Amino acid sequence: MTKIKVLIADNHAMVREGLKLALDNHKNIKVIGEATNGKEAVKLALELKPHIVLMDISMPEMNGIEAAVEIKSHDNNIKIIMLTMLDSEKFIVDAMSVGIDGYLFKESGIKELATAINRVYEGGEYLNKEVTDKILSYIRGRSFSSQTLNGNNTPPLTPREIEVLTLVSKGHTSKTAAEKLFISELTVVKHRKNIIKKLGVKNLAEAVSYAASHGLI
Amino acid sequence: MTKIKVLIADNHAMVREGLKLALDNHKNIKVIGEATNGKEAVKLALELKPHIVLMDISMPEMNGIEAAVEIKSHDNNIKIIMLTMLDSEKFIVDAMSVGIDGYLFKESGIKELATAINRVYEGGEYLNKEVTDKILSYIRGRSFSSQTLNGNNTPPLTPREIEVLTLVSKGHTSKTAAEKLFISELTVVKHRKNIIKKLGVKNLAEAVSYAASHGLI
DNA sequence: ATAATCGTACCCCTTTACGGGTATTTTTCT
DNA sequence: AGAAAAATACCCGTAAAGGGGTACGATTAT
Repeated sequence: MTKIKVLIADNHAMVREGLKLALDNHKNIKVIGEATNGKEAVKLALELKPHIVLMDISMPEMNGIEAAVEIKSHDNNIKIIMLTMLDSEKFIVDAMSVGIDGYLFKESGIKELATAINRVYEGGEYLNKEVTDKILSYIRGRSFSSQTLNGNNTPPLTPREIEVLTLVSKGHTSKTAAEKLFISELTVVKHRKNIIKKLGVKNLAEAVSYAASHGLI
Repeated sequence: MTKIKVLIADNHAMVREGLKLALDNHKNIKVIGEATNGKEAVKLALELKPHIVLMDISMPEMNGIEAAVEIKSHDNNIKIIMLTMLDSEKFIVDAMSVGIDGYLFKESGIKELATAINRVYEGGEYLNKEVTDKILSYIRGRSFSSQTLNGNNTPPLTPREIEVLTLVSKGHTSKTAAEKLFISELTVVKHRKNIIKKLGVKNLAEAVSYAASHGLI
């Protein structure tokens, strides 16, 4: 029996070690190498010729997508399964467009990962439900996505706070937002402070970023 | 011999399973429970009375720091080791101020985690300056932000500008962004002005919004 | 080779944001 | 009816953002 040779590329040693331990428990899977960044992943993939590369998207030096493109361009037989956090919607689309074979969230369990490895090894693709949902919601214009897995992921902003944040994201200052809402500038300032506190961010720019990536605005 | 009872709180099943496998390999450590969010972590911690809680910072429902505060307020004998990604610098200070017993980046290996668990169990702290320093220099060394394979619609921003905008979207001020990039604060200010001008927006909050909806960051 | 762009750095000045508060009214949910 | 949450409005202070300039070395493109 030929074991499926797997290369792990992730800059988190803890993740690498945990995955290796877990995967080596499967009799038909063998982890043959570990890379800590994209460049190393490319180098090792071409050297070791794994069947499958488990690739984290965000890595130093060269990100997972770039590394995947590089690997595929040299040896298209090497399959690549992308691993990532839940909130990287933008990357999923990028990844899909460069011919990734599988896409999994780290929120998924190891059992699912093993399934994915086997399916991809046999020539298939593996996109789980959450990934599909993400892609769809992204394409549809990021209205209200990301509420797929564990229910409530976003801190509770009140309707008024969301209204204020939306205005801010459109370039309004507290003063102009206040005029638009027919309330005092000081009230808008108050809302703004509450938003920053609730979201645990440093300023409104970060709040806008957070809100945008969570479909709040 | 009493085993050290450990509760794992992390919303990524993969991480939980990997850690459990790895830690149960250590004869004096036993994982007695797993929580998938902050609220569950509090509940299980008070029920199961673990010696140590391994707590991820970013979790749905209630984040790791809030959960830690809650647990400590009910039972101060329960030790808490915070686990987090490299890019959550902003939480470190918060975590430190609420009496966390240990702080580890997921980039650290499981060996170091075991060391931390043992040290904390024996009543010590694990906040090593060495790691923190190494981490900080690591963080400062990797400001790349991945804007390489962009075949899509014209982002009129230069790579450096995108880098600045990305930092801004993560809550950096001009000063802290400048420190991170090893350039003058005035230069960052200049970049930010150019960004606003180029994108035709009123302020950085709107710029972040624009960038987020156009996949620039 | 020469023009254009980029990244760097600084000057002036005004406006806005931010981080603590406190407090009252209105709405919403038991 | 009473509690809780939300929305309203204000105080203090410091920090940062933003708008307008200029300038110069290093790349990059033509």
